Amino acid sequence: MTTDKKDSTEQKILDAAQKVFIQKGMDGSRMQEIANEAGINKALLHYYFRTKQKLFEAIFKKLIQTAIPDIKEMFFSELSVEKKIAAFVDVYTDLLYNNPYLPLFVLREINRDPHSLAAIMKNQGINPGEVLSVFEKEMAQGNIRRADPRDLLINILSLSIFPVAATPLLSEIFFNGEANEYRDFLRERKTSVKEFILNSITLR
Amino acid sequence: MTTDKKDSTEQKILDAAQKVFIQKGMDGSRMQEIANEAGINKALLHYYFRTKQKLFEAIFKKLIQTAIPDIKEMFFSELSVEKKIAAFVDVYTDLLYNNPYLPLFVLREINRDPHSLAAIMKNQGINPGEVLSVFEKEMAQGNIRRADPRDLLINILSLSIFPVAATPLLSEIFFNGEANEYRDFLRERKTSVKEFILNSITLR
DNA sequence: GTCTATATGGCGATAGAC
DNA sequence: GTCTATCGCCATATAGAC
Repeated sequence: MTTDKKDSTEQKILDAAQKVFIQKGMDGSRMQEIANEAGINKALLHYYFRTKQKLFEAIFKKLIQTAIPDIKEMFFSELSVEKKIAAFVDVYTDLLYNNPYLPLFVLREINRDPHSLAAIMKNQGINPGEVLSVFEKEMAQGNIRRADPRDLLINILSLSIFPVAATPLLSEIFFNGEANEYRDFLRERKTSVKEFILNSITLR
Repeated sequence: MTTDKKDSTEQKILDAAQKVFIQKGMDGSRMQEIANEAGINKALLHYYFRTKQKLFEAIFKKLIQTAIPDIKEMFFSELSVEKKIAAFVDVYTDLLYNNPYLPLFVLREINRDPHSLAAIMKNQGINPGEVLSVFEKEMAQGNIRRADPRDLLINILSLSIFPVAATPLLSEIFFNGEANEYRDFLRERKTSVKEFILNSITLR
């Protein structure tokens, strides 16, 4: 490679914008702060991305993709449903361990502008129907406890995502604000969450 | 009563500010919009609350109190631990059914200004220790499955709060953006959540 | 207490030199 | 492509009449 994309100005802007937007959101972020973070000046931001809105959308789309792990291989594998769920919790826990700001960022911005969501989500091919039908089949076969499959999926997502989204709150409550201790706690929680789910759906 | 507090200017401001802040957050809200919502002008906002920051803090403190149901009577009752948990899920589900914006508002603003949290929380006397020790005792007595009591509490909170906080996302995914249908779904979910938790913690 | 008018500063965006 | 300088607007906040 003759040009090192990692060090290109455009890439520096994207990195800086992601860092600022993910923490402070669209409304709370300033172009000046992004420019400082990137080590350039404001004018250059507009030269590359024209408006704050367009810069934000570039970051948002990228992060939405990050936030959706590839569940297809998991749910269309030959694994038992218990193993599929366990694998999903593992993947999602690791993903959010490395991107702890992601959940709150996505929730905040989707709430701010719900319309932009629909369009972007269609592009990402989000389709819970396939996962739900796996659950339905397993329930019909008597492999797991019968329930509304949407509830089961929402429960799995809740247990995986909320503890990360609520980090500032929960680390204060349980660890007197020591975010690093809470972070360690979350990683160890992986096993416990899988047990919690499996204990609940396994027939006795 | 000679003065009707409900119709006082101060109360109109507080109502309007809550409506705007809870939806758009501190950063996304405008004093002009709050003034319009209250049917007054901007200057009067500052006459009563001096700064946007102080007005926001008044709302934030009030909403934090709203967000924390009185769990003492529940957890110090003579009910079985299963019934205590079920009662908690009931209370919290109803609370959030009536205040669906609350979870995301609290998470967003605590993330924005984590320092303000600690002080306010101390004032509210939030002390999970008492709930945790109830769980510990029940686990020691073999009434419920042994686990880290913090995990159990976080699981209960996750299952109760996340589905509400993620309403714009989940109503899009499961109900094509029909928020009212999703809202109904959440209410019916109450039973399912209680079953999910109890199935998981009950010994076989 | 409530209003209109205005001060003050900051932010997104652009012009234009290099 | 990158910079400095600046425009134009909008938001918070204040002054001052009533």
